Amino acid sequence: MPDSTSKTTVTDIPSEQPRRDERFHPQPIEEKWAAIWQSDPLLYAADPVTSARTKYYVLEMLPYPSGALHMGHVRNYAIGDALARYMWMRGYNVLHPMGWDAFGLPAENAALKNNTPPREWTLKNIAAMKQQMKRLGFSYDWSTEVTTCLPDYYRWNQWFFLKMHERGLAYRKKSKVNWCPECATVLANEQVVDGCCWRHEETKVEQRELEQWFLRITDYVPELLADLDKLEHWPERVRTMQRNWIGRSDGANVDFKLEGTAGPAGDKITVFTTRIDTIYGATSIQLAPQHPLVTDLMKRNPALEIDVAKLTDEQRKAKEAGELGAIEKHGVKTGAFAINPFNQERVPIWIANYVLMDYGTGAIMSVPAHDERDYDFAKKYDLEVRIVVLPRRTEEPPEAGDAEENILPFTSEESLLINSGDFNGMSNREAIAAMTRFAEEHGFGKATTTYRMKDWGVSRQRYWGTPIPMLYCEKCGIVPVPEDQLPVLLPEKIDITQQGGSPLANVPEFVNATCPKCGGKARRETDTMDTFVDSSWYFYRYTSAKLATAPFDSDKANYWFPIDQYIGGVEHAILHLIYSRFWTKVMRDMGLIKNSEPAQRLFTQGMVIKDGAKMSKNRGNVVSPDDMIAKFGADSTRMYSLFAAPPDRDLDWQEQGVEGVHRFLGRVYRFVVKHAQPQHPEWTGKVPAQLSPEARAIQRKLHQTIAKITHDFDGRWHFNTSIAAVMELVNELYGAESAIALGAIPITLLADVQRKLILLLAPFAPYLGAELWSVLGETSVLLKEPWPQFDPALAKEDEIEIPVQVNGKLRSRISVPADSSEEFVRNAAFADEKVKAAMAGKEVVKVIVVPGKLVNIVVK
RNA sequence: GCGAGAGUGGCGGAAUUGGCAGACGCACCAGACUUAGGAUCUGGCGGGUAACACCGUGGGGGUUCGAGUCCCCCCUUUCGCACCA
Repeated sequence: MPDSTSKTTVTDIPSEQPRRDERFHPQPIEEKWAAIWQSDPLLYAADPVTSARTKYYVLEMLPYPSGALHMGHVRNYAIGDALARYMWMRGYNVLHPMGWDAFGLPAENAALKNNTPPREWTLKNIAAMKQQMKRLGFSYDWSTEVTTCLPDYYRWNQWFFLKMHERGLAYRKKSKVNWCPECATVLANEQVVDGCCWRHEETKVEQRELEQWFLRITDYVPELLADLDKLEHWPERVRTMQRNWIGRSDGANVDFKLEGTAGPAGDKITVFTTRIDTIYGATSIQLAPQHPLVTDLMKRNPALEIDVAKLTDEQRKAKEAGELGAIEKHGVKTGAFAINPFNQERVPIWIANYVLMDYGTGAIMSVPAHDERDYDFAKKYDLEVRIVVLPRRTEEPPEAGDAEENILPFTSEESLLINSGDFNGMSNREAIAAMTRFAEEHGFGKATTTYRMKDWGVSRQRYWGTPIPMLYCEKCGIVPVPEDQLPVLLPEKIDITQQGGSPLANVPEFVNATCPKCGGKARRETDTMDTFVDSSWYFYRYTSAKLATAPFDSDKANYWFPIDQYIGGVEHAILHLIYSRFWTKVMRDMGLIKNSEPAQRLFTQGMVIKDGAKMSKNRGNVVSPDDMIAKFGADSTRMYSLFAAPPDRDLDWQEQGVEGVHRFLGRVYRFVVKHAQPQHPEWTGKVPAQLSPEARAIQRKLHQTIAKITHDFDGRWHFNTSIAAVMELVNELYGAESAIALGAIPITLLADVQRKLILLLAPFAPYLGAELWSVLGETSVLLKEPWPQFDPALAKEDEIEIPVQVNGKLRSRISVPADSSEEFVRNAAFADEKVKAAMAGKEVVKVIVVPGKLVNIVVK
């Protein structure tokens, strides 16, 4: 241990001060136990899959090795660790692993800054953070540690990539991509936030045209969406975010024939609409500026070119600014027409900057009367607004000349079609079904589902990532690296540059290769994989971390999966959690696993904030875990992060709060040190059935506390109230000091309550638990001790206080035996002097007796 | 604009099904122990009153014997989504 973490030690206290109380110094205690625990590498190892115990896989999201843990990590891991320890004590076979999401850009940036190779920098950070985790006492099985930047891990990324390529799930295409000039690389759509890079919130993302590798996540979109409904133990918030991200939209594609001669782009325009029922109100067609037909139209009408360039430019700028939603709508009339297949009407074709090529078909029918955007556009360019749907408030068609702005039903559920030929009189819903059927029958349309989600672009023009195992042969074209040549190793010696393009392209030894098909010259793919590939399946690797012949052993994975409890930040609600669901489904289809979803339960903890704001270096409100450990110890730091707020809410870090927890642990420590008498002949004896009232009170509180905490673990996870309950128990014990001094508490009970108190505390404060367990004369490993059972009979109150209300207002409290009859409680209430006074001279109308809760007397 | 949370003492937060509002902790106040206290122990601590009464869970209505909790309307706030056709 570094000296900096032990500001105070036992030896600081001069021994010639005998009057001084036994003080609580966590540092030496924690360091002692940390050393003991580290000497036993199997302490937290799970049983083999043949175990007779029920499996429980508890997992916290693995960190990026930035160099130091922050409080968010501590909170995340404190929750997982408490759960893991509890499940161990409940007798489960617990898998509780940890690893490192170790590829990524910061390593390259650090390399530029400090002239340290990314690998060295990363491994150094991992070592430092692992040390912090050990100091915090987290119960990880380090024998299953996974580090994604090491070849024994990333070779399986490559293997999966090849398998996906075989299955047609990995493909290469030229496309518009999001480019972060700061990162000098491509970003996935999921990594663009408000038009800016997720890593550089100030940097606008540019659009570039590049050849990229994609994973066909869209093949799995219907299942990814449908299975969200089965994830009932995931937060609704996360499921909603994923639903929005997937963005399912049910509608129809409808073909509008082009008037005149067809060009290379065909003789029709296919539009996607969710409101086919409004098609009789379509008064124009709007094309995205990039629509293939636009080229044909420009040939016919070269004057368009300037306008189209302008529209394209406006759209690109708006997209880069993240303000696509606020774009000033512009369009240009092409002079061409298309035919509405429902009524054979000639409809003018426009090109508009608010129509996007990458959604639907890149062409829409514009219905100004029933779509706000179309309406704005129509007003601007003076296009016809034709009402075809009315709210169903009357069977009558609208009078000609009705003020259109007032009655425009942009969306209306209970509605009536008008001006729509044979479909007049139908409701909205009926019309959508009938008109889609009509279009299908006549061959000009089809029911279609469109998704907002796109395929996952995984190419990155960076060095510190998994090399994509592909070759480009002059003769054979794209050739996958044969499986037996994996891993494609990342070269160690490399100049990192911030220039555009892949750094690997500058390493001839890497780039130049032989084609495995023809033996001729080939060039290696120099892009690396998005680091989200690494984290998409890492939790499977934990089940067989050292396996050299496969990504994991399917039998082991099938034993451990799905993860019983996954815990992490809500910031991963979309990226990581959707990619890893996709990966799981692909692996299932490959026959590697049986589960379709990675995690049974997901818990997203709240953020740790300080002074009402997120901790950040800029704000200067960062609290370092190391400082907290040095001041108050790991137990107090961890326990405070569980005590200060329910785990799903944001937590405002207050150092005085940590001090309070530290004070509490000191109280526990002093009590046990004072009252432990393991050498006493009756120490391990049975608690007598008959107890004095004082002893009975302690016993009752103990069993109530066990019940409360067990209940919290099995249910709501409100550890703040669990810890409060332990505090109450300890307060009760301090309150009994004089009774103990008088010998009114049997030594057997005193032993029992202390043992169970330590067991209850163990998931939250493992160091103090271990220390006091040995103070009590126990030699077993606390973690493997059974969780205390509560006896409802012992937890029951003998006498209870019942509030008595008169007309709903509290007037008195009566004390009655806990099992009193309703009659008895009622009579006791009426006999109470204060109640009598409140009722004086009034007539009793009604008496409500809630057994064990309260009495309410209604008088008049 | 749409969707999901949240709003309770000076502060963090309790109140699992409608049943004593404020558990537990922090801060503060007082006392004890002490050469000393920033240690420890004990007590107090929503407003109000001499004490009662009374008033108090963002605001306004409602249901109920009884509402922080259920229903309706509104305000504030956090987060997510947002020309997605």
